[in-house]
Amino acid sequence: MAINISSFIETLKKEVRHYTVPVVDLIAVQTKDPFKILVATILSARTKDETTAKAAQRLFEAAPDKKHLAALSRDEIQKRIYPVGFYKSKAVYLEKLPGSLEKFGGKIPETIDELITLPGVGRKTANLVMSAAFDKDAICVDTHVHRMMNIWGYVKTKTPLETEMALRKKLPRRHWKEVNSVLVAFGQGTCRPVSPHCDQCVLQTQCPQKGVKPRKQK
DNA sequence: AAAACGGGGGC
DNA sequence: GCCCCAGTTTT
Repeated sequence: MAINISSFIETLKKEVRHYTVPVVDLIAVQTKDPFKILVATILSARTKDETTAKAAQRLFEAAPDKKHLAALSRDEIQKRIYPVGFYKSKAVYLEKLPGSLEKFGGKIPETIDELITLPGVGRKTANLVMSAAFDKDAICVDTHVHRMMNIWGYVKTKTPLETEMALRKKLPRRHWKEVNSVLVAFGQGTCRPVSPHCDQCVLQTQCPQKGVKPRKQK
């Protein structure tokens, strides 16, 4: 492999301002409220950060906490979160959320296993909430992180879950949280699967794919 | 116009 | 495992 994984992240970290900011950062700088971070992260699935941030803001105007959210109709939630991707499904998730929190005493749980029992929360979302809301050491592996880690040869895995487990062993703990901001942002903004911005990539000369588009041409 | 795509749920 | 969910971006 080209460079070790710590150097890889350190190099990107210096250039992070060039990349789009993940929605958790957008929300987290405005609030440390786990409820809002959780809701925004649920909304962010397969949706652009800017779209997600605006939708979350519209929703929070009417539902800044779980009590107010419980008072909203599914239709009202739908209207406020539109046009995030899969907004109908997400409206149902959010409608169920206050009730789902009851088995945790009405609070947002602080473990992965508990978080993924919530509607609309999978492993990627749970890890991001752990990191952004609770400042826990958690590695968020979205499809970009999964793809890049394999391209660079740091892991040889088939699923994002396997990648997460591999990184837990391989990646020094001090870098875990950085994956969630720096790497995620890099994957979305520069090292994208379609039309990557290789020309403005700080790791261009060391990239295993040099000039080759990361995307497979079937 | 059509395919690809930043997850997750239900089966 | 496979299919569904929607709007945006890319081809």
